[in-house]
Amino acid sequence: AAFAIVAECACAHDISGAESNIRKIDGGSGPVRFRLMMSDGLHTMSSFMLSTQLNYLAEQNEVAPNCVCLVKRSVTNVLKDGRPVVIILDMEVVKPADQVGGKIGDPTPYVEGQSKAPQPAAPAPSAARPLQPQNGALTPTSQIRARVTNKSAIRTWSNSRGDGKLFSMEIVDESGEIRVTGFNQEVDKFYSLIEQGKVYYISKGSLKIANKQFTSLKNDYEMTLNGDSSIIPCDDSQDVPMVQCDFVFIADLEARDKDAIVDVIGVCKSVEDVTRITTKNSREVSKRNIQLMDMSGKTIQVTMWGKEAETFDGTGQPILAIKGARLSDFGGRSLSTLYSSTLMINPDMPEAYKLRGWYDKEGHALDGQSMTEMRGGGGSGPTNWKTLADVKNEHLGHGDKADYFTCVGTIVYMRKENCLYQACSSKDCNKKVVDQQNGMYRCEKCDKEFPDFKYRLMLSANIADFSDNQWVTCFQDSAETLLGQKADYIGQLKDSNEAAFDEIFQHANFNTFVFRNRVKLETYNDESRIKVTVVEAKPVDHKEYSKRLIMNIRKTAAQ
DNA sequence: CCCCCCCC
Repeated sequence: AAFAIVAECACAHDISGAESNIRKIDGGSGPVRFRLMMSDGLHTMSSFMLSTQLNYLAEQNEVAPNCVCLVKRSVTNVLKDGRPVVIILDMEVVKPADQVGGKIGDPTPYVEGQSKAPQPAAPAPSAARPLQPQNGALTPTSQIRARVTNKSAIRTWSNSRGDGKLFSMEIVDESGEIRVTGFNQEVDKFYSLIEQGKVYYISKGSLKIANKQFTSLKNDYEMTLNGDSSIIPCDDSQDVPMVQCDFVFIADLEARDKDAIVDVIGVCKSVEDVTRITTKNSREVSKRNIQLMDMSGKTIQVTMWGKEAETFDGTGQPILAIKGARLSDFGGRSLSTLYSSTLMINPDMPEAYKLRGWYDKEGHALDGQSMTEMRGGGGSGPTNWKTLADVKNEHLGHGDKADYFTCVGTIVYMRKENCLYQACSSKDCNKKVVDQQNGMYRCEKCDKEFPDFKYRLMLSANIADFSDNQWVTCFQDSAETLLGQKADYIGQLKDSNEAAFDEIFQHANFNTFVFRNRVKLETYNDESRIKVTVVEAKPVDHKEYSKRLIMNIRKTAAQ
């Protein structure tokens, strides 16, 4: 039943000792579990277990012998042999052990039906319901009262071991979640009864070890329905939780294994149109890609299939939570939904509200760095933000092909010498021309002489950030951005007004820009040096820049 | 006892 017990952990001392009242139980492949002996001053009972999320209480010695605890939420299971086990879901230590002068009273082991006096503790009226039916007697059967959060279609199989049909569902109560599968007769018996979202009493299933390869559910076991199983609808069900998700930050998917089954939540930043594709087995299926973004500032491509792809509506950039998506290494990292995935649009959960608030306030202004790198066309890929120290420490540009990075840098010096050259005046040719000293200028590329030329910029600049500095080369457009003037005009001044020409450089120095750069190791006469060419220079968007810094701080703080 | 889950 539901408990509100003010109990002390009686006698004994160490956590590992066999005789102690707090006993560590090896969970095998699962987590460690702690068993407690509790006393209410009259009786002791040793059938209490801490639910694993409360393990820290024992591990950090907050729960120690003789401390006084308030058990706020619990569920009771009855083992096959009839012994009850009380799983403590929420508990508060109201008086630490060192403030209690030893054991309280002279409690004796509790035997059912032999209560020696009224219990001093009052039952909590609002506490969680037990796993037994309301007002039902304690019977020696295990019964789960749980909500069905996902129900599969009926599927048939045929292999060397036989054939048949099956369905599976995911159920959740406040102690956890488990997958339940029904085969053949159980499909006929239960399938139509089960409605996703509803609560049922389920009893007498068989348990087997879950294969984690196929599920993201937090349970080491799975249940199979058998001939003895019963499933009965439960009407009073508000207190049973809806779904359990263990969301992974999109940024953290980088570190997860390929094919991992994960729960994610994000803003549906953009949606592609639905397409029809033909699979290897020449089946036709609908497919739709979306980009999902979360507060890590990263986006990832999610592919959904079939009906879900056809009906998905991304208008208004909804929050999408997916329980049990499969991580793929396509494009680096991407996600795909499975038949077993649960898709929730604008779900009623705190993470969703937090994301909505964040996105509407600041996230919407971010492009987001994608975990899914699209090869070939379609943009220049994600922004590869680096500090200038990163560029050196990470040996950017040392590979076979050039690397690209983006930095925020401040100009600390620009070489006036040779920043302009005389270029071929024909359209789309920027080749340097040779002054024939007769009023004509020769272009080798066009193999022609022209009576005029145009000035082009090739500017060497030294840029710095907090970490380091770096010589970079800017051509026409980026050099004009840095200098704040057109090449033609700068060229004119150079010939006519040296003071004004100098003034441009003075004025442009110490300005800060966002630089997108190409970096490559180049070798001249056996001497290698890193050459950084500015592909694009643009003014700092301070709002966007600040948001990125805040996000980096957040990320660093979370590590 | 299934565990298929697609395509670039």
